[in-house]
Amino acid sequence: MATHTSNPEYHHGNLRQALLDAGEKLLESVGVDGLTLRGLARETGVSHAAPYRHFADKADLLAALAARGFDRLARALVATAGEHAGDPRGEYLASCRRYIELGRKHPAMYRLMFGQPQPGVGDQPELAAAGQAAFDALTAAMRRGVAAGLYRDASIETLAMAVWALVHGLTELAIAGRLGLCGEGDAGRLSEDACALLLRGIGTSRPGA
Amino acid sequence: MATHTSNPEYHHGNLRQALLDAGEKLLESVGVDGLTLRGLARETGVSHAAPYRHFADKADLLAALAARGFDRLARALVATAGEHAGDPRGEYLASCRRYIELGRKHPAMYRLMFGQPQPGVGDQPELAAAGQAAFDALTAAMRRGVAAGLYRDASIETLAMAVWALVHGLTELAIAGRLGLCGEGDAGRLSEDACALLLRGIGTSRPGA
DNA sequence: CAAAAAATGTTGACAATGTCTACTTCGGTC
DNA sequence: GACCGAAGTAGACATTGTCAACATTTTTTG
Repeated sequence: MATHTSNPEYHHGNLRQALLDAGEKLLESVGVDGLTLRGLARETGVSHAAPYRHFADKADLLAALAARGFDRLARALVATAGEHAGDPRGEYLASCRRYIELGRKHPAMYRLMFGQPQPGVGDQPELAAAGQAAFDALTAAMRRGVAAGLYRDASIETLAMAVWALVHGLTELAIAGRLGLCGEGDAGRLSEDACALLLRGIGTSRPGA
Repeated sequence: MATHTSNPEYHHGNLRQALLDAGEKLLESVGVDGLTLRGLARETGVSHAAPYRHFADKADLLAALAARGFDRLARALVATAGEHAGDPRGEYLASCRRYIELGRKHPAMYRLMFGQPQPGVGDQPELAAAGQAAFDALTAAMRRGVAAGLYRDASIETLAMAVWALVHGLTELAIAGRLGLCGEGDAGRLSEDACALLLRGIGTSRPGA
């Protein structure tokens, strides 16, 4: 009833974005398990059912968050490529570093991104597109490397997947805290070395490293 | 009260194991999110609070499940090593294949294993031990390979982590359904090729492949 | 061998959460 | 100025993790 009459803030204006913003924040502070729809609503100052006007259910909101994550990842890769134009080897190493850093800085988000159930048919077009964009940035980089003679002339898909898998694995292991299992492990250095080893495997044999 | 007097099945006998067994089954059928303590109790035919006599809380039970997973993984690696004694290259390829297969066959379990919060000080000694055993199996394999001249003489930790990261990444991507992003992708073949590429990177350059 | 104690299971409660339905209020259109 | 859909609210419900109190079984021990 007259809980509040003519409240100028009855309608939030842009609740959807606000929820996603708060979601990212909560993600990092309390993890995926601590991320609750009601908590999100509280954080945003709306009632507990308000999110349902913008998201079908919790999974839908999580998918939207994951899409944001992929978007950031794709942007970071494209930016890195721009910073190393004409230097595919430098681009490779910088991209690997940046990818892993991004994952380690936002572990909950990173896990969320790859924990999403594969978007079905018409489900989550945003998420599918963002994920595809990130993958496209990677394949484009590989294509440039092949053109420049840095990588051996293998299937682009194979090259891209090998790189992605290694970097993804390093990121996940780092997040899981398993990169330091080996006595004294500087996780950063281990990652660099592993990436260099793979480069040796996928590269043309010329530049003896 | 006299709900039941002198019930021969009042005490289950080995509820802990039964809960873990049911847990593994439920994991595969309904996923981690669908795995509920109460559901587990129902499945096992005990009351909803019975599990608390054997596990401190849900996280504790999940950790015990994860420990089982690592145990299986370690066993599989050791077995594979035994089947390829004296053939480090064959062992490498077979181990990679087996690792990935195991993860793909039990995706929820695999995710659970690496989703565990890093065991703190005295927490979850079982889990820590099982995880360490799996990693030890891997480093032992790498050590054999170095001794046999298959791998270049680099730090064992670096070699092991590179391999583990690649295989882990391939497994995770396969589980996430992202190994098929490339038009027509036989995920199995992609994995094999990626492992071969890394082998080329970590190997001594002699056997031109 | 009986009695005390420890282990194991049960019932009942509580707060929190995801989600649904019905109601209210706001912003804009005939 | 009345109307309509979008956006937000309140209230309810089933499910879940977890705790406390009680019951029963097994084990230890005097």
